[in-house]
Amino acid sequence: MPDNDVLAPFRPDDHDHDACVDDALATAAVVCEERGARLTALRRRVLEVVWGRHGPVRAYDILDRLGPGRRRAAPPTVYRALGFLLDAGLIHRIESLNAYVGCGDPHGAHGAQFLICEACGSVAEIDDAAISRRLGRRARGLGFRVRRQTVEILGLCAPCGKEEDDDAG
Amino acid sequence: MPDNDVLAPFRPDDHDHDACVDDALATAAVVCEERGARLTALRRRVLEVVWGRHGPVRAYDILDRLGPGRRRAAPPTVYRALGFLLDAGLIHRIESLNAYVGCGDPHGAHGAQFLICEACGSVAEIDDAAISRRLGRRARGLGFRVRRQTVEILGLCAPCGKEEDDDAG
DNA sequence: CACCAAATGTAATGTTATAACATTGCATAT
DNA sequence: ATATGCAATGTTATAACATTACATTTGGTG
Repeated sequence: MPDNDVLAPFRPDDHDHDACVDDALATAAVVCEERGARLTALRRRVLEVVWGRHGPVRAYDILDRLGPGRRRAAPPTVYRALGFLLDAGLIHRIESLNAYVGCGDPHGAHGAQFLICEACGSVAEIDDAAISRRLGRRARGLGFRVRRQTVEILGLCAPCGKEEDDDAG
Repeated sequence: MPDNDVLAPFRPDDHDHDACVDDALATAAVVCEERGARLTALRRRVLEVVWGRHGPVRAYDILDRLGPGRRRAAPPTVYRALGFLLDAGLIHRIESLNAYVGCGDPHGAHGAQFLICEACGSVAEIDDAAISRRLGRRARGLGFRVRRQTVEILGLCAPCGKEEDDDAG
């Protein structure tokens, strides 16, 4: 079972998160350059807020965090930036939470599967080719033409699962 | 590739849909009986409306279709009935559409994968054990404890895919 | 500079979902 | 028959998520 398809692992609480954000912003600049797209200040700021944690961030939380200095923006401001970032493959939308998360590997478009911890809200992103291939094969077998796969697994990450055991035992 | 795990196939436009609804309601009565749960008039009516088509139905559309005779109900009325039906395994929620669809096999709890046609809105439900097993194994390999899998494939069903080809060609 | 297109701002509204509390109706105990 | 308890439903308000439509600003190009 390959492990190199873990595009974004769960992170320990104490990791150097600033480095994660810096990486994400640097990668975003490159990706936009490549695509001939403009990573404006607003878009950059929204991406930065989405990368505020390794977990889903909601649109209205982004709104609240855009400032200070900036007068509170209106919803379309954020939704437009999110749309841009989604198109650019820089973030993903978590459908089961109506929330957004930074993409762990913006280069190389990929299918993705998400593991979402219900306790701590952290998210891991994997790209298991066997899964997406099998899904695609199964769909095509029914004459279906696939445009997008949504695969989201809700449950408990290792530390949170352990805690629950301890509480019970 | 097995085909018997197609819990709810795409249906031709001209099938006897009343029979589908009758089946669903009869099965629901049995399932509730088994669970010692009460299939009240309201819950039955909501289930009937969800089964109005082989495709996702939105909560506020259900609200609109509950009557006539009945004064337009308020949202909690429908959401509570939907909650009951979800718990009983009689319907599924389509996360990527914020909508609900009748379950093709309420007996025997199952993992499910959905194929959703973006053109005609019809939905097929399958339960590919290989897929859910692989997802589960992959998650556990990362120390993750799975509670729920959401697998939704958006695209075009066979007839709609064909139409698009014809339009292009 | 003048122009155009893309990006952003702004106001209003649409859509989905839940919180909080009141009422109804039925089963059972007194 | 009355009271009590409880599940279900009704009612009001509001939270949370998202889009439409139109005005204004900004940045690049002729």
